[in-house]
Amino acid sequence: MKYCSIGEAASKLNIPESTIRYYEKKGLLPLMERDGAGRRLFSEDQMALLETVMRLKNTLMPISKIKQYVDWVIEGSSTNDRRLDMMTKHKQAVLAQIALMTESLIGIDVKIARYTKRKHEEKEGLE
Amino acid sequence: MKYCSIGEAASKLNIPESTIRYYEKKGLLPLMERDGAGRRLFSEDQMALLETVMRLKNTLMPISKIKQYVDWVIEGSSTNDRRLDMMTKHKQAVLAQIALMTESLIGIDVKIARYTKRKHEEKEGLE
DNA sequence: ATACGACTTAAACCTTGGTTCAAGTCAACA
DNA sequence: TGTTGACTTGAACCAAGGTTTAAGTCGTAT
Repeated sequence: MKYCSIGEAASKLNIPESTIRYYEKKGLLPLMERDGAGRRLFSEDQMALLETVMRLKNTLMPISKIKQYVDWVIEGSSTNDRRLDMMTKHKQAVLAQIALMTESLIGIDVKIARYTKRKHEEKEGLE
Repeated sequence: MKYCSIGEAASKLNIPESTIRYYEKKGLLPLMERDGAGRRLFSEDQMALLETVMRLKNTLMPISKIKQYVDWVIEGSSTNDRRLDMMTKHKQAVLAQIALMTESLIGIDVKIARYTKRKHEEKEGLE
């Protein structure tokens, strides 16, 4: 088992160290190990958890909900069904968000087309 | 030309009236017309602008940037190229965001599969 | 020995994106 | 006439998600 420092963890996942400390304070990274000088040691399991946290964050899950998930992970296998339920619902929410963005992009594309046309035709128009 | 009230605008776009007032205060809805009693009147052009604002918001553009866009719309056709540039870059950013979410979803799907398996097999395991 | 870089903490600070509140105006209806 | 309902305002309030700061501790390279 290899351990890494907060600096290594931060640059691997391309996030500020301050964010990792903030996440730990918020309870998203429980049971962190430390070396003799009090520095955080990230085991491979902790790195995997941090990656999971980042995946949830990247899909716009709020911190409070990520914390609920992590709490269930710590609580153990009795929470398996609740985690399954949360992840399933979250997936649906993410798909809905992607659908919303995709549809909104269509309207944006219309503008891009219009602006492009005007650019080449030297036309005018509102918006 | 039909006009609609803030209440009608809000329920058409399914957002709170308070949000529309907030957007106006932030400069996202300039040149708003009013009736004799000071109530906002949304023309079809204003509704179209509000819809554009909502599309940008739905694709996670910050208020400050939406305001820049609206300012350019008001400034007129001399800003056509800047608007084209902004929308083109925004589209790329949105596609990147969708890609990030889609990729993160893969990791989430792995968990869903694992939790589903455990549910039926009564297995144990961390995370 | 000392100075540097990487780390630690708690607390203060910040921006974003609204929501809520209190007090008031107005039109229409009973 | 008075009382709803839909609107107005500015200011206060709020939560989320970090970031920054100040002061300190190590281990190592010079």
